[in-house]
Amino acid sequence: MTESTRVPLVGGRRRQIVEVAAGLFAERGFHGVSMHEIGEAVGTSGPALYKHFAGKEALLGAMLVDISERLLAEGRRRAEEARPEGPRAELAALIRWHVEFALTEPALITVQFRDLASLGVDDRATVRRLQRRYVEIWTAAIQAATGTDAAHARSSAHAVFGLINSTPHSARLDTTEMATLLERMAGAALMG
Amino acid sequence: MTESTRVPLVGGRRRQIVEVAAGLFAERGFHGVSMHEIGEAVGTSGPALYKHFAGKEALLGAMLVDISERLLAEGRRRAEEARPEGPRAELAALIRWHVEFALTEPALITVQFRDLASLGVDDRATVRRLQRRYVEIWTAAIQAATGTDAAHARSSAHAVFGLINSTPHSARLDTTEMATLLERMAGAALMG
DNA sequence: TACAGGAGTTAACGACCGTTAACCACCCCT
DNA sequence: AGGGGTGGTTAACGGTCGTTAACTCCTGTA
Repeated sequence: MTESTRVPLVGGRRRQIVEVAAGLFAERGFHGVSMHEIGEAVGTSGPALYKHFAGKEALLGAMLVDISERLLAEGRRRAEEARPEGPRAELAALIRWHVEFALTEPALITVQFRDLASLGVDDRATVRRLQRRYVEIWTAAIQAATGTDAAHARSSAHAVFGLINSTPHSARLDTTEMATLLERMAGAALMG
Repeated sequence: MTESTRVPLVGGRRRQIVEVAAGLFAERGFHGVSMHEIGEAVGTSGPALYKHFAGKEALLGAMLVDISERLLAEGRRRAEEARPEGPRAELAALIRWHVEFALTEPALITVQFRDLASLGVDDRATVRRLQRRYVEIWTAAIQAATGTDAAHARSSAHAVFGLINSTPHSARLDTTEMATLLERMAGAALMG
């Protein structure tokens, strides 16, 4: 059909499959999308996906583990980078990072906190562990910046995630305006 | 088996089915729960549900339309009741109502903004319309209380919904403490 | 040039799901 | 006493899904 013989497919087929599947999962949920549809959406068909992933659950697993690792690694990096400027600056850096991520990858954000329950037990444990560590970075930063106890700080962190992650469901402003709005609201919610 | 002949089943079978199904949908998603499982969870089995609902989609439809109507009706009522005390009081009343609802019915909140896409076209249109009206009440209150334009007010409303609706995913404090925390954060996010 | 192996194909399978059919028990009303 | 409506049962159906099998094709390398 297409004469596009051997286009290098930057980042590899695996990555392309994950990205396309993330979009579909975000729209209709893990159980609402079939392997056939995912295959079709990347230009192959159904069973070809098994050359790259052990199964549907493994595909979701690769996707969610990758998100969690990226969130954690970059969150930690930016928090440490801002730490010398004080606790408020550290918290602001975390907020900026999470807003940036949510606006850049709305599909991934959606899938992560919606289809976690569809994961196999091993991947679920891994994702949970990574998420917990990410939350702990936030919790520590909130405690340092506001002086509240750990339990309240942790709940505040979850609430702010909900605020920022609402982006995909929201009739959107322009991206940079949305970023400004979310950063201001998140900051006020935590410090106000 | 049980000798419980003809227990009145307060509120009717329909209501019980909807409540139980909401819990299951919240845990595993609409497509992740079978009619057989829902039937089993209410003490009957699979096909019996068709005596009460036309189908699985109709069950979800009844559930989401009911939530949307309750949110809208009570939200409107409380906003109007608080209006004489000024715009800030009106907004505070809306926040209190939404927090109360989210803490009382976490399963319904979860399903509503996760499985909307699984609805049939008619029910989806109905739910969308009700949600839009609820958002408009918030938007107007935010505009009156803060002076921002409609687009920003609307996005702020969605963000605050995300904040408050994060409750089910959050390692929970005591309910009344959680309510206080969420109300304070929501207020600060909008006014700060 | 031979060939190993990666990446794709179609066909087929067993399981499960939503739904319908056919039947039955009980309660309420006349 | 009779009978219809209501809410339940089990059996069975068509369809779809995830997955496997068996094969072909292309390409990079010895």
